[in-house]
Amino acid sequence: MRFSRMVSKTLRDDPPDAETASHRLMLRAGLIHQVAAGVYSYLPMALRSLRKIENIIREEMDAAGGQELMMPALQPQELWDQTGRKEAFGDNMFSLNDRHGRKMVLAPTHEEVITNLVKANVQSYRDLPQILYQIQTKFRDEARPRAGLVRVREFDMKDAYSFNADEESLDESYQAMAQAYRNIFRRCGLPVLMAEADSGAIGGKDSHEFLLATNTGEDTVITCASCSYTANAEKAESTISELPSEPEATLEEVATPNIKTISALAKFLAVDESKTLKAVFYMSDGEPVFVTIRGDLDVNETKLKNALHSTDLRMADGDEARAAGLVAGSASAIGLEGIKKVVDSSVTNGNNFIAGANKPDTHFKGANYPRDFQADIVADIALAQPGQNCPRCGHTLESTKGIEVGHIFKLGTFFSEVLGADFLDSEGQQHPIIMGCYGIGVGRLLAAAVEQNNDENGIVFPAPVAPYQAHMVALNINNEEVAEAAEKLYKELEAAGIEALFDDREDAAAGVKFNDADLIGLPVRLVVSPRNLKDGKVEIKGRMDTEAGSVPLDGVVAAVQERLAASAE
RNA sequence: CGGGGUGUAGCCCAGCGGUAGGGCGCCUGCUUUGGGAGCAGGAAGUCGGGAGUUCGAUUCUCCCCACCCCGACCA
Repeated sequence: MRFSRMVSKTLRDDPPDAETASHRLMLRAGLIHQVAAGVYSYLPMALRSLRKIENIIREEMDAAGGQELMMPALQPQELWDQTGRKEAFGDNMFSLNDRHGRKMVLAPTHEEVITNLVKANVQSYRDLPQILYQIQTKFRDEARPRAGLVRVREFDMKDAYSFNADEESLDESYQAMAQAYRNIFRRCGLPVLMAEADSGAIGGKDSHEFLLATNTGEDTVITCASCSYTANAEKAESTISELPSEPEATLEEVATPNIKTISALAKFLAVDESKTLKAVFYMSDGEPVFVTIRGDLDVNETKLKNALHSTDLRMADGDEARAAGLVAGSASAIGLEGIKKVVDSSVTNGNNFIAGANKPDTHFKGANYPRDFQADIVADIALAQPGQNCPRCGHTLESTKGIEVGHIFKLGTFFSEVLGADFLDSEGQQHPIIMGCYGIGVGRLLAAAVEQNNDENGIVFPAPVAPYQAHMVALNINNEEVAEAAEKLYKELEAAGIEALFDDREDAAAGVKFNDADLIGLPVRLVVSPRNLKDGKVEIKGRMDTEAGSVPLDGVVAAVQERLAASAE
């Protein structure tokens, strides 16, 4: 490609609204152009990278036994009503009407369609297992798009679905996909964490997220440096400090004037926060729920949601709390009737807690579970925090931010049961097909690759996803000798199958060309200039090299190939 | 959805109750060519939209819209 013919322009100034490196650099290098919040055009260079990533994904999916197909983004809403997921996705789903007034949606994912497709094509255990995938545009009306291609509303996504006759087979498909994912991310230059994840309301047993650790990420991962335990914040477990067991004291009131928070309470009574009980009030599918957790811990709403089998969970507001007769700042489960009570298992660790007395400016001391209050549900609903201990090995946990680039789930039989996708086993028995699903955000993966690979001068593309392999800069191209040598070299590169970007601009100063080369960040830079040409040479420099080397004109192609081969390892 | 912020030329921004400016980019010519060159000339704007106040609004007031950031949300 000739630079002079490229439609995209590089920007001299940093876009002021772009906070993350990938967003800033992709705009500056002319890779993407924003159309609306969370909606972007991919300019030619970005599309080339995207296609490369897609092809890496295809190769690994095919190698793992996947078959590619493509399903429509436009779907009847009816299909989503059958599984109840129109409701579940809520405002995150784009909806529209067709000319007949039929309700349609833009698909955020494709379980409904693929399950029906498989239902029509698979009847026997002999047809299983199947792994089907597509690379399609997905639509999610995100509440807050952010960080360029990291969180968008229209996006290129690879989604795969497995269909199996039994759990063992599902596990094989799941493991094959997990391995394919590791291969894909490695080939794209991304060191990823594979974290245990919450499988969601519909999911079955296992779920894992693949994340690029970066502090601009929006997900939180809990890791253990000692063993391999890695889990996202919604799923992570931890062991908490054991409190010494004391003889149970009597429950008695203590005046706590104007004490509303756990920290104020602990300070006022000169006890550790772990000796207090925190009360948190939620609305779960319209029903009030009273949660008790040890004062030094926080509620993990995902765990709570799972414990309650709730589809819509949120914190209650002040009016709802008052309506349920709760005294904010002094609430506890003691003596509380007519409301569902959830107790975190931390409350069974320790005793003689300080708890609210359900009247203003008053608390109890000597509160004990289950002597003084009971629970409808006792479960681990605590948020794992760095500094707590690993549930596997006891080592101190750490926390890191990350961008989620892939997610795999064992779905189980939810979709096959609702949509009637059954098969007959060898004994003629009918069973719902067991499913898994496996997603990769392709555009987000590109953004993550840029986020991971850049320096102060620009992008440092990993060769397998770079839009071109070589950036050939011709300096003083008005010089006939340079023009001739550069044209010849450009043709040689193309003939050798090396994708080259040829900066043939006549009017751009050397500095401009070098800066653009650094900004775009192709793996190998070649400089054809009068100075080098005098010795019959061309300058060659890897994007991260501090010093440039030089090669004879007739050895350039081989030298580029050598460098690319080396960087591919 | 709550909080904060920003909308002025392709990009980055300044400005102001009297009808809009700088830098970059762009066009023409000359000069220049190893890290964002120089000179001369030039084109380019519904000042986000609407209403109001005013003799006069890009500027003040109100409403709306868009975008960004934080939070909530993110099977």
